[in-house]
Amino acid sequence: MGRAPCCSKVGLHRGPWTPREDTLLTKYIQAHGEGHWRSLPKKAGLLRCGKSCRLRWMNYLRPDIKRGNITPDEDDLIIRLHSLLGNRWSLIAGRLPGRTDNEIKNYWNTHLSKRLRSQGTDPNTHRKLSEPVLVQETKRKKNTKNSKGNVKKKKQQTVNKSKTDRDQVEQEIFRPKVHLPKPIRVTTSFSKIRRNDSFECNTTSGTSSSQEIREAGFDVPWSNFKEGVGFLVDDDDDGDHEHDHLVSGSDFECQSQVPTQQDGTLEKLYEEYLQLLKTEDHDQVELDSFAESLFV
DNA sequence: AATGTATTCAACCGCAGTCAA
DNA sequence: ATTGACTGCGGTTGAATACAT
Repeated sequence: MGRAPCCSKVGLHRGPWTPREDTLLTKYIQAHGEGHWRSLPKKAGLLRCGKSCRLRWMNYLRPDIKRGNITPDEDDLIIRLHSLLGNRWSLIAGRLPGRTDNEIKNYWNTHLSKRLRSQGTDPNTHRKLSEPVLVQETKRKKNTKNSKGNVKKKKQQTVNKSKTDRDQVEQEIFRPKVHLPKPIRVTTSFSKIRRNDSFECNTTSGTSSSQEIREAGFDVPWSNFKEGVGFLVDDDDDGDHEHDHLVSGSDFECQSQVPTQQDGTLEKLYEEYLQLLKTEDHDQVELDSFAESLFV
């Protein structure tokens, strides 16, 4: 297993993407779709390795990406999911429409873990620390100016420029915008749930793992496993959530490709999980052990 | 104003799972 | 069963910037 880096990197561009590269990549994917990352750069006229292209697309150029302004609700959800799933960022991202694993990982490392610590919670175990660690979440936060405001402006300008073209093309396609999970590979393996598992519900594709989980019985209900959480639908497609509303996973055509129950055991597990959540002051240990039981 | 330190986050790296030959 | 290619993931890095002194 494992392999050498995906390309020799000889003569390939690295570092920040230019608007021109973004445009090339976006247009190519609009025309030909995602996938075949290894051969994509050559075909798209990019001097990048496939990995870099994929990352750029997944984390930045996809039309359904939301950037910044993580809401308190999202905060809360990230923390809850992290307490259950640990550093399975892609899995967590799968529950936050429009958010990428990279963004959530960064956000966790730079904001949430500090905040939890300052509140006396161990960000790794989500258990109370003996004494709260007095850590300022961020010194710069008190400044109303965006901490990286200037940077962001600069970068945002770049991004927006390239995004404008995309938006014109995509708007028609993605309105009303339903933040479906990112496209992922489908496999037929039923074997086990791995680190990159995702609960996302996808009408056209799914990771092996999300599929596995659906196959394992979490088809629709799991998508709502946090009370009040479902898919965010951005009615006005304005990037914020002023008019967004939550849609129950059952409102979508979330299809398992195989019967969702194998023996009903997992359905019981799910019920058990719901009960744990409903309990006002459920024991974190119970939740932990429950989550662990899903991944063994 | 200059310098040092802290913070943020896009991008990279290496590993691992899956598939197909 | 083996092997190489492809893809996706989490951890890490480093440039850019903000903040503090």
